[in-house]
Amino acid sequence: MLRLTQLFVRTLRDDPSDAEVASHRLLVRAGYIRRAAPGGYTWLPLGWRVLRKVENIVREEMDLMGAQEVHFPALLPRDVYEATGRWTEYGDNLFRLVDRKGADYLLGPTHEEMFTLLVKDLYSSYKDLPVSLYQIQTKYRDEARPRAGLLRGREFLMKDSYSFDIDDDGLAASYKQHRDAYERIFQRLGLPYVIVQAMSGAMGGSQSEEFLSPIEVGEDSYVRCTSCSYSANTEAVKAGRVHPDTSTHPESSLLPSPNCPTIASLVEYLNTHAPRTDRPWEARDTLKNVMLTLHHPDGSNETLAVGVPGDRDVDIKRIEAQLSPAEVSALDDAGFAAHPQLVRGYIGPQMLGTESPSGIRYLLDPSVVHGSAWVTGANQKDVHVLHLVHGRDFTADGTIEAVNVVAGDPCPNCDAPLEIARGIEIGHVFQLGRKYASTLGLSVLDHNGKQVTVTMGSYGIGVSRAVASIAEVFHDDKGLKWPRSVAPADVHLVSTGKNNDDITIAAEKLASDLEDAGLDVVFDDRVGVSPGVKFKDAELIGIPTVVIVGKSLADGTIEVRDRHSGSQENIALADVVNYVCDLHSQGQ
RNA sequence: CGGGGUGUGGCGCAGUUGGUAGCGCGCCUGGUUUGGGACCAGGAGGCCGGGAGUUCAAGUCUCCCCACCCCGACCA
Repeated sequence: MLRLTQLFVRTLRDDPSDAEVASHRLLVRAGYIRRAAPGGYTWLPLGWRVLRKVENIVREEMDLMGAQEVHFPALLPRDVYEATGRWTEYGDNLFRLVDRKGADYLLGPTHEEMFTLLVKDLYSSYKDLPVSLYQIQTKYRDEARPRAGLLRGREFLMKDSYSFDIDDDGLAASYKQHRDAYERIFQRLGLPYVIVQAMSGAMGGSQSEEFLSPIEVGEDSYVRCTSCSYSANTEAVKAGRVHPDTSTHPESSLLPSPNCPTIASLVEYLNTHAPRTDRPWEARDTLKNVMLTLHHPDGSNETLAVGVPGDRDVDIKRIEAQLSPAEVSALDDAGFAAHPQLVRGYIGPQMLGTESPSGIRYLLDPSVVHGSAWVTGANQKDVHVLHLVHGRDFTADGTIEAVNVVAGDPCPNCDAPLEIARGIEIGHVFQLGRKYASTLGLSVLDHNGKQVTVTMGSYGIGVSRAVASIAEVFHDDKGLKWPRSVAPADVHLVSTGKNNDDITIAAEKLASDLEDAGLDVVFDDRVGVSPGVKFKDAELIGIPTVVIVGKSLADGTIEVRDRHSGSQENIALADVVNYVCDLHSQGQ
């Protein structure tokens, strides 16, 4: 029993000024967490209870699917991460430190290497596989911008698990087991989620899906088909079907176009100086060629041109995912200086491609379909070219999905329009493949006595982030409204009595009766505090059932309120314990 | 890293043309109250984010840092 006269908690009447999103604001205000460091939070007794409940649900389901819990140090030596190149690849996001002997260490941002080496250390036969291991552990990432309280911290609690299989079928099975377990976990947490296709290019794996909780303040955007079941992170959307343009277009021709270095100025100029007969020119009639720099892992740089319709922006993250491990940035002034044949604002495909004079690799977005005609730069200042047809007048070195996805784009499965929504990533399942196993030399003997490289999956759930996500989904203007499975207690019992009157005595007895019936009770036993204050605190703290011993005791009844529905019932004193137990077991 | 905003008791805020810091909530003591964040009286609590400078005098003016929040860049 948590008595409010004893419990280490202080609710705040005002919102903290540094908290913007609801979960952060309410968790601080209701006394669940306190900020202790940039991106780091102290868990107070109420918050710690919720976190442990979430953690235990995750643990139970992982154990049920047959994964085994282990626990690594958070403090890890550099050499392990050196082997996979992540000591440098992780860059500034890695917390690094040096011990007294000058040796480098890091605080683990994730533990693929450690798990891989642990299995390598102990197992060497196909008979040992498959195996799935997991841990629930504090992770450290030196985020450029921690934000929104628990939603993105620099220190956070994560469940990460890894599966080890002998072949692709085994990996697929392990992957499905995890995916199914994740569905059960989020259902038990009461947390709404969608499963979306995620980027898999970055780490060389094949299948990768994210569990997103659809909340407005989330940092990820994803698409959902309005007709079929397709959904994907916007970074990972595949292009819709391509329909080649089979119509005939006029011969291409040059058009003097002074002072038209931007798409908008070009479209305006076209409509005044070379109007179309069928409709006005639009930005989507122009071909925009965007110059990028690829930074290859070996340190070399490559200039790359990407052609997209003029009404679209390029999505560098999406491009990067397809060109991984190279990193992508916009071509800077020095880069342009190295290619004097590029006329900024008037770059056209005739000057691009590995076969062209510039030798610059040129990739087209698939929406620039074969046979389509474009207005684009003529590679000289103040001149554009009309009716330049893909396949007739220019070619490219290949295609790349380069444009940012917008609502209304066609679904890759069924062509129906896509819609865009936002969410927060609460889980990720990922077929890693053999990348880590081969780099770190994890192989086992198969039944023919041959060495085979193990194939791995990696699976994560943000446990502390899940707490914030639940708060984000379940609250109103009065406070939090926890699902029963994770609430810090089952019942919030309010006594409105003064010292040692009938109400106080009845409340004390009811509190211990509820406890005896197996319920977790938060008991507001404060005297000299007005009922209004207690009601406000109960709403703020958000335990699903609030029981009030007060003025209705005169009629022999107790008030029972439901925080979620707002409903209120008066129950005979003798029946209250059973009534509340029923509510609890029904999960209402 | 770029843009914008904010730093003053635990929380929310005010502080004028520079003159040695105030309000509400919370906290302590006593009293009156007790069904929707009560009231009266008396208290405790602050190197005004940090440093340098200007000045007889700096919360206030100047410069430089730092932290936090929001947007972007980046990123599980």
